[in-house]
Amino acid sequence: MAKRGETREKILGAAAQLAAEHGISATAVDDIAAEAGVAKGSVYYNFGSKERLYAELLGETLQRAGQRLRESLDGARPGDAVRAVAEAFLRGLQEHPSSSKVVAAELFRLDRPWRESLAEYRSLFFSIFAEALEADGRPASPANAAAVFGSTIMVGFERMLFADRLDLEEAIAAIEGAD
Amino acid sequence: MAKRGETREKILGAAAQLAAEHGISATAVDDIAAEAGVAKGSVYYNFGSKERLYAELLGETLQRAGQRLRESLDGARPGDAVRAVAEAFLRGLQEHPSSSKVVAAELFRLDRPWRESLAEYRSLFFSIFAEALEADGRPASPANAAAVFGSTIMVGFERMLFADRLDLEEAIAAIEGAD
DNA sequence: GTCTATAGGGGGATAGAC
DNA sequence: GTCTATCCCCCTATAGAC
Repeated sequence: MAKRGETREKILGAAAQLAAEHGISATAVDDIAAEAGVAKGSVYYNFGSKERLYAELLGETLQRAGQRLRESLDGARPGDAVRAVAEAFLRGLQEHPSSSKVVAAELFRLDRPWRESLAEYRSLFFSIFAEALEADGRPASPANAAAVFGSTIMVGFERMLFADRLDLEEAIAAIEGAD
Repeated sequence: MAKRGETREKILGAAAQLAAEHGISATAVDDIAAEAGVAKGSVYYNFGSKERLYAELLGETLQRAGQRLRESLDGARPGDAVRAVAEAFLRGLQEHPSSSKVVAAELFRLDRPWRESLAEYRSLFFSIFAEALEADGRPASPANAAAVFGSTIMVGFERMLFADRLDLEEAIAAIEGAD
């Protein structure tokens, strides 16, 4: 064992899971270490502080999501772009539910260390959705992008939390045709 | 001074404002007392614990919002119901930004003391939006209700945080015609 | 690179005067 | 009903052995 980076992965996974349930502040580094099956010292050796640990978790999650959305947009036919981006987003939530929840809880916080990084990614997501609207020949104002992005997040979270209720097709149809 | 309930109001206001900025866990009772201009003992005399204080703040906020949405729905003409409910929601955010932010940060937490109360109100909001869709003769599935509700929240928060960007009419138009 | 043990500070809660 | 003073636990972070 002790494959390169393996400890870091275990810690990041535990940190995501616990913060998804209890929030970042309410998650203790002791709990993260216990959940990851490592000693607390290892957490500090690998990440320096709790703050940097979560900054890294959020950064990784956001970057992965941004890449995924960008690729789905670039690969989509005009007329199908919003659908493609929304589907990519929903699949991302499904594959990384814990870190997604952590990001969601941070989305509207204004005074955190990772505030700027988060704001950048929010802008990125908005502009990807705006581009998708444009590619589909739909009005692409900031307000419209926010509306579609909001639908996508809310529908995605409903699916995640009450998974039995919404299948993927139904969810995407609701996002696309929110009116 | 010392009008009945005045201290409670000051404490609730301070608790809302601080938690909107830092989150509930990161807000200390000492800070709440200082911000409210009362002693910490008064917080405990009036609310018993930090947990009960925030349970009450959330409960009040949700009840007020529910009432507001319900009234706007009941008073709306068919065909104008979604617009009326969305507008009521946006105005509520504008009038109570702090407590709204606190609620938003809690919306997807699963293990909190006030979890059940929150889930009830979320269902209530969903069903109000579903009714509004129905009144307007639009498809009113749970997914569609979630999508409209999500648009409304996201657009509302964008307005609240970057107020210069979106006027009310533009915001409502985006929510109504999200596609 | 991971562990155990401990330091140090902050925060929730209570006691008791006024 | 509001205040001040204090308790004590828990949590972040560090030191130092292995």
